Amino acid sequence: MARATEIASEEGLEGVTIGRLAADLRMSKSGVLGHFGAKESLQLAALRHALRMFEQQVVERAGREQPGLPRLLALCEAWIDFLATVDLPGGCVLTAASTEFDGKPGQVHDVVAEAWAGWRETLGAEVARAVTDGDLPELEVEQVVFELVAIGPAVNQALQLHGDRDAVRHAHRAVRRTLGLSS
Amino acid sequence: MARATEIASEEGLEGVTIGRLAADLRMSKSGVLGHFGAKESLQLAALRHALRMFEQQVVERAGREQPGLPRLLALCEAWIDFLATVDLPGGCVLTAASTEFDGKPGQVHDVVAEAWAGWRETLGAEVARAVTDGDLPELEVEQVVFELVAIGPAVNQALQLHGDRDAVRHAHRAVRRTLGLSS
DNA sequence: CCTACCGATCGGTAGG
DNA sequence: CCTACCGATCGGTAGG
Repeated sequence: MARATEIASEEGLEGVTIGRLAADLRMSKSGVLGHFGAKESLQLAALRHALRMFEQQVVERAGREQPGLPRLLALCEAWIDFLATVDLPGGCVLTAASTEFDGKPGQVHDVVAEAWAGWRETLGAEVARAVTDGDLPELEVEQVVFELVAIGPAVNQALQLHGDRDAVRHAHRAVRRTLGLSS
Repeated sequence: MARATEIASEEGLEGVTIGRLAADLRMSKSGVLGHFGAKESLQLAALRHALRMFEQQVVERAGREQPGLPRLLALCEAWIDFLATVDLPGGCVLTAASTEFDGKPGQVHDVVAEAWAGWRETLGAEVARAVTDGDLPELEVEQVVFELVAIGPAVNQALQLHGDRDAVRHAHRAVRRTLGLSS
């Protein structure tokens, strides 16, 4: 399971093949197939494993903060730290899966799209709450969510493609600039 | 050539296989291989074709504007329009190739990384010029470039994964907000 | 969990 | 540009 998610991180979810995983685990192909039934189920399991890592390290951690601005900042900061320190050799599986599966119909596509839509809703709810609380000025929630969601793929690209560690600092500052807070 | 780039757009550059392209073009596999020599050359050709589309529709178009703020805005706006209207079935090849090849060494990886580094430099030069001209306040160029570069993948994701056309408007407004201009 | 096997497809070569 | 072919790997099945 963990191994399947590692392969997905390095090679993409399409690289999680039955034979490849079997060889890595020193099992037979039918041994692997017996657990998952078909390749798509195997890809879904690897994707859901990556999603659980994200939920635990980002959403649950930030959930300890007060709703509104404190939780919004905690979500964004935990997300950036997750992307920067994720224990996977090829970076965040969800970011890569977005472009890998955006044009491929199926259950994997649907889970990826729902995960990103859920993240947008999570952020949007805290933005709206922060406005209600008076901690953020009146603003268009969808606009702010668009700008916040953009930061993750950007820091992932800078780290994975360019090895640019400065991007982590730029990402944290981008969050505060987007929200109109003093950095 | 154009067909190879279409396949890359829908399935990723790894989906541009010799047999697949041969079938689409009603040629034999060896006919295709005769033109390119090896699969990596074929992928490079498809990638360079996509790069030329980007250069023509974004960089050359914006190059008609005055250096500095006018050209910077034209670059960002042409880029968003390119992502929103690109004549490829699965969206921008360069955005997808970034996550597909960030962990796969080789010539394709290097061309992708150079293309994105070049785009950062192009934007950075115009930001610096706009500051010199007094059209933008003193700011950290790298920070602004990070935030501007983030907008492309974000609008690509919103369009390709969610079919969210509102993202085009959000992206244009994000450019102006990032630069501190009245929207 | 295994061996043995299926048809399809992969990148690529030989020879023309 | 073609046919014919190579070994490797793909997802998956049969049978145990």
